[in-house]
Amino acid sequence: MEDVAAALRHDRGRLGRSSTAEKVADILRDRIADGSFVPGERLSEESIGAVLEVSRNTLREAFRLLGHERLLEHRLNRGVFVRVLSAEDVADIYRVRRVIEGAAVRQGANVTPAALAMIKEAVTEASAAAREGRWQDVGTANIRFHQSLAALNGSPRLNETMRQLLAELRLVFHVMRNPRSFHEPFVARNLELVELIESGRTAEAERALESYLNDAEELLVRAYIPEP
Amino acid sequence: MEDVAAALRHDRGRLGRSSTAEKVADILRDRIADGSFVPGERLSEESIGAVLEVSRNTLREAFRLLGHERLLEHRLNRGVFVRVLSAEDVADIYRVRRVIEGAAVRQGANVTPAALAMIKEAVTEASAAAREGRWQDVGTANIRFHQSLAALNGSPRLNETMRQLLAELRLVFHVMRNPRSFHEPFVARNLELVELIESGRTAEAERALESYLNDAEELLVRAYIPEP
DNA sequence: AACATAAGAATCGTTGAACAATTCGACAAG
DNA sequence: CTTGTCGAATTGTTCAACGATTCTTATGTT
Repeated sequence: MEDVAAALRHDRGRLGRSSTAEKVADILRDRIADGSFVPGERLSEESIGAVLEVSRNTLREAFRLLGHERLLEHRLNRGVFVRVLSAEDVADIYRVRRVIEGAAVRQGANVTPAALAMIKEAVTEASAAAREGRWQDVGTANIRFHQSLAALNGSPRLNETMRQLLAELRLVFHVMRNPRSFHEPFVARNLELVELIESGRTAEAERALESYLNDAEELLVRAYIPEP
Repeated sequence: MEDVAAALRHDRGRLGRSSTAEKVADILRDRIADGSFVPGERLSEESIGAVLEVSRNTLREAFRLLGHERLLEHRLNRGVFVRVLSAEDVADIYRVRRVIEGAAVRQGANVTPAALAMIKEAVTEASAAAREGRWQDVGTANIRFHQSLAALNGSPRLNETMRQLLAELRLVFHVMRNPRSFHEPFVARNLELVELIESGRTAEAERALESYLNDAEELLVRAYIPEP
C-alpha cells in the first residue's frame, strides 16, 4: 500500500500541470529538441497559434516559459527565435558541466545500485545504437548518460539545471554536419568512466571526466559553424 | 573605432530588454525579496493588475517568469502564491551551494584582483552593518558575498543559478523570527574564508566552506517553521 | 450541534478582437 | 550609394467575454 501511494504521488505531478500554455510549451520543446525548428528560425505567433489552435495570449505564455529555459530568444517587437548558441555559450555550458558532473563523480563512491543501473543502461543503449549506426539515438542515449550521471548529486535542482543544459546542447548538435564524428568516440569512454566509478576509483574517474569534457568541448567548438 | 563598436555592443543590451511583462516581473521580484509579499500569500491577478495598471494577460506573463524562477508557485485554477519552501527545499539549496561554491573556492588559486575586490567589499560591508545592528543589511551583504564568491567560476550560467538560489533563500529568511541569531555568527567566518582564498590555501578554504555551509544549513532548518 | 449538500460568488483559464508601437522592405530623392 | 519616407506585417498590450474550477455560504438532514 505504501509503495502504491508513492507511485501515485509520482504520477500526481502529471495531473495538475495541465494548463494549455504548459502543454504548448511541452510540444514546442519537443519540436526544438528533435530539430523540427532550426536554431535561428523565427516562431510566428500567428502561424503557430493557428496550427495549434490556441490564442496568441496562451502561446505567448508558452514562449515565456521556453525563453526562460534558454531554448527561445525573445527580441522585443521582433518575436521569438530558436536560440543560436555562440562559441562562448558552448564554453560556458561545458564550464557548468565540469562543475556539476565533477561533483557527481566525486560523490560516486557511495552510489546507490539503482542510480548505477540507470547509468549503465544508458551506456549499453548508446553502444547498441552505435553498433547499428543510429547516430541520432547515440546522441540521445549519451545525453541520458550524463543526465543520470549528474543525478548522483541527489539534487532535484541540479537535475533540472542539467536537463536544461543538455537541451541547450542539443541546439548545437542540430547545426553540426556530421553527428557521427562527434558522438562515436565517446561511447567507449562512457563505459570506461562508469567502470572507474563502480570500482570506487574516484580520483581517476574525476580525471577521466575532465579530459572527456575537454575533448568534447574542443571537438564541438571546432565542428561548430557560427552564423554569418 | 573598434573600441567604440565594442562599447556600443555592450550598451545594446539595454535597448531590447524592456517589455512591460519583464518590468512587472522586476517589480514583483523586488517586492518578494524585501518581504512585502509573504511566503504563502496569494497574488491576485485582478488586484495587482489594477494597482500596477497592466492587463491580466501581461501580468500572467510576468507570473510565468517568476514561477520559473521558483519564487512563485502556480496552482492550476487557484492562482499564484509566493513560494513556501519546505525543509527539503532548504536541504537541496545547500546541496547546490556546496557544489557551486565549492567549485568556486577550488578555482580560487587563480583569482583575479577585481573579483577578489568584489568579495572583500561585500565582507567589509557586512561587518559594518553588523557593527551598527542593521541585520537586514547584513543578510543582503552576506548574499552579495556568496554571489561574488560563486562568480569565481567565471560562468554566467552558474552566476544566474546562484542568483536564483539566493533569491529563494531569502524566502526562508522572511519567515525567521530572529534574523540576528542567524546572520551574526557568519560575518567573521566570511572574513576567514576570504583570507584563506587570498593566501592560496585552497584545501583549507574548501574545508572551511564545507563546515560553513553545514552549520548554516543546520541553523536554518532549526529556526525554520514549516506551515501546518 | 454536526455534517453533508447544494446554490452562489469569486477567481482563474482561455479566447477573440482591437489598436498602438515597432520593425522591415521597397522605393524614391538627393 | 546613402538617406528619407511610406506602407505592410508583426509584435505588445489592453479589454471584454464566457466556461471551468475553487471557495464560501446558506440550507437542510440526522
